Amino acid sequence: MPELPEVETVKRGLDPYLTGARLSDTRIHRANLRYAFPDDFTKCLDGATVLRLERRAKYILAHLDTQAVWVTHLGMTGRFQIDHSADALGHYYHQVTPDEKHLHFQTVATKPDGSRARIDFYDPRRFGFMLLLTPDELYSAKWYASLGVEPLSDDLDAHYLLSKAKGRTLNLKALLMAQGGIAGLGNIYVCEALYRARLHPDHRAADLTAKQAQALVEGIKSVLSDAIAAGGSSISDFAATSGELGYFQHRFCVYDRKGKACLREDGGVVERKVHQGRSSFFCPKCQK
DNA sequence: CGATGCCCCTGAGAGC
DNA sequence: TGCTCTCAGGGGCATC
Repeated sequence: MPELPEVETVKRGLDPYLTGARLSDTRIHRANLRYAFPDDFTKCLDGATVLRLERRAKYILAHLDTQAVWVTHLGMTGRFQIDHSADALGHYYHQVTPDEKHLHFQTVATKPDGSRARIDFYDPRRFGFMLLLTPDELYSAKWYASLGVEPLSDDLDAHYLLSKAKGRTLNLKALLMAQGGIAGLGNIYVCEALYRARLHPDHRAADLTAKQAQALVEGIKSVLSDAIAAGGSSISDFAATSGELGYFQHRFCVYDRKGKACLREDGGVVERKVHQGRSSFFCPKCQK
């Protein structure tokens, strides 16, 4: 679920509770998500203060005052839930009940003014993960160093996109899904950006013209900005840290609209096709 | 090296 | 109602 707009929404939801807060009472309820939790994970978080929260691609980075970075990836179904009720604060140590079998991580964040919040992390499919690295380890890690540009920054422009597309035999769907080119796009927003740019997912990257590249850059930036403004897309289980749902899913033009009329009213009907095992949706009439 | 297919995991929804 | 099948926002790894 979580692509850049959803991760950004989560990061913004965490920010008022985590930035400047001291962590304590950290607990993990199973040894691993996608990967094993780091050794001494809870011990390293407890007592640390969060200096700064940052989103990079689909990762949330919490820079701690202990020369460590707490990295979280939400995978497909990872979800942070903030509980700042007095009741929650009295129950850090409650036994995880069967209906909470996907509650894997908890911590308590205390701000300098004494206000506290418990932060819970749920992840049914367990494709998410948490890491604890020094800044050096993070910045030199291959997976991190190979991330492409942030799509909402000025680093993404038509010139950059053309440089990534030049000579490549893959199609635009695969090009935009690859995190090493543009980081943070996922299945939904790639489909929507291609629609906005009137480009077909099977369009060969190498055939992209300067004009098309410019349209695609604008499509990417606009769809991501619009989605962030809407609080992300809540398809099945995405929710903000407050439990609030995003509403960008109501603005999808093609995603999950197979068989429905193209919103451009050009007589086209949205089709679904599988690329690399993921569904693509597009209007064959206006996307070329 | 580039491109593609498969796999990790659980749950929801469709169809019978 | 209850079973079985398909599919889901991500990304890493094996293979050609």
